[in-house]
Amino acid sequence: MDSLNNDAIDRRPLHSEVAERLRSLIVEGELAPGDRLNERVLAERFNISRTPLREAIKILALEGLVRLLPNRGAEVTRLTRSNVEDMFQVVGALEALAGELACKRASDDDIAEIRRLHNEMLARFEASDRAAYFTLNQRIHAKIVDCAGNAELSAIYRNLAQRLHRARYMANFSKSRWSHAMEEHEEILDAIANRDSARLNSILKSHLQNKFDVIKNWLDKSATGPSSEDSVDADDSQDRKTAFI
Amino acid sequence: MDSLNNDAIDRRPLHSEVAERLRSLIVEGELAPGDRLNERVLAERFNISRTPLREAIKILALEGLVRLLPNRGAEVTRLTRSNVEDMFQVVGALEALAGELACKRASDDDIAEIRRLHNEMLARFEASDRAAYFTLNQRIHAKIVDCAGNAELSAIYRNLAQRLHRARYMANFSKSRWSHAMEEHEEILDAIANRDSARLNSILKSHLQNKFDVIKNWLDKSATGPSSEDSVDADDSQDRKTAFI
DNA sequence: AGTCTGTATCTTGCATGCAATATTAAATAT
DNA sequence: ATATTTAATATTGCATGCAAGATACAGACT
Repeated sequence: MDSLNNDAIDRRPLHSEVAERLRSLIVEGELAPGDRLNERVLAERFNISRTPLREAIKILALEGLVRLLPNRGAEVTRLTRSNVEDMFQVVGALEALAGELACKRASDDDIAEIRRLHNEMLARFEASDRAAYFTLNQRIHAKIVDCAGNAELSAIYRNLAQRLHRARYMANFSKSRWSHAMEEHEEILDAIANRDSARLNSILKSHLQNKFDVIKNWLDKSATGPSSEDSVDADDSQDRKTAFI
Repeated sequence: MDSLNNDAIDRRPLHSEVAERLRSLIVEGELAPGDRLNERVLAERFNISRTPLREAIKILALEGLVRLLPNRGAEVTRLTRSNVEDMFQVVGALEALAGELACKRASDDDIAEIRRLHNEMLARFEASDRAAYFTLNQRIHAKIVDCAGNAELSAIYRNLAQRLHRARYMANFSKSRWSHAMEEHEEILDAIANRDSARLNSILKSHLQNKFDVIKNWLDKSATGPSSEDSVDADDSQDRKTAFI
């Protein structure tokens, strides 16, 4: 009956909407790593009660964006060097699988869409619009992963990409690295358009490695001078000694 | 001060405890795929209020064990053929990465531990104790993944393994397949003990493929006669036509 | 001064209550 | 008999309230 009902007013559950708002606050950096999430403050800010807010926080915790502190609420997760490295490793494995599948399964429309995104990104690059470039970059990678036609893969990838996003745009890259990244993207587009999975995977791999190198540099740089604040002893899973952002 | 404090009373938050209880109800099959989660009933069963229960349900939703139905609560996710296939594909990519890293990073103690688990599993195999075999099997695979020393990888793997667990033990395998699986495990142990990552990855890959074949068979078998129950039209992401368990 | 202890305040964790929505059943119409 | 409306019942979504736990601070003590 309603198989194609587009008029539906989507009364999304509140917790899901709140989760999204919180997510962007974190990803865009307004809520910085280490910040505590005060339920009263946030509930007032969003003008909702604490119940849906708490549900949203649980969601973000499982996504890895916040960390639950029993009886003390939650804080935005800090990114550590090893943490980021771990995520990059997993992303690498996932992109490899995605590249393989995408070359087989991508439709011509899919590839046209990637090309469209690519050209738009090129325009942003030429306009030196870092923010817009960034968004398009993410969308291209996500689109390639989606072309693999594996919903699980897409979901996991998206989550990791989001968590890395925070690190990535804090670590500002040089113009020369930027040009190089743009060249890599030319190759990526070319490889997938030709459904050359071997080449796609090889370029995806080095592209990722280069991204990681930039972030690694930045992490190490921000690390010099780590004695900034509280030197509380914390034999936590998230140990302070190597937490940067 | 408390760097090795084992006396700590772990007052885990209720929602987390509830999530765990619910998780095993689902994984062990007491809550079957498609079952609705009635908040009142479950809250009474666990003797808690609905608030922490709802928080737990949100957690399971993100883990992929239940599906949120706006304004209608939640239901245990059904496993579809394509869904299971997707998960297996991702698991394959993750195990490949894990095998690579584990061969490099596993300590001798780690390998001894794997051997211990393996021998215990062999004993269970010889005693035809399917349930115990199953548990040990999972623990071995998890241990190998943990040897990779990548926390993100471990977490993602664990989640997928858990979701597949439901399918795997419903699909009862033949004795001959079982023997073969046991042989494969001999090879896995051997490969990792020799830190032969090429061989480990190759055997892990075919081992996984064989597992999938068994489940695929079973899924297809349970599929013949899909007109079992409600034929409600659902142009949902989780379409009923191919939902088996 | 620095540490310890007790008190006041704030925050979280959970339970309960109420309104909105969905589900079921009954009643009516076709 | 089947389909459609209407009423009753049950269930969810969210807000609020209260008690237990955490934080901050002041005063006592070494």
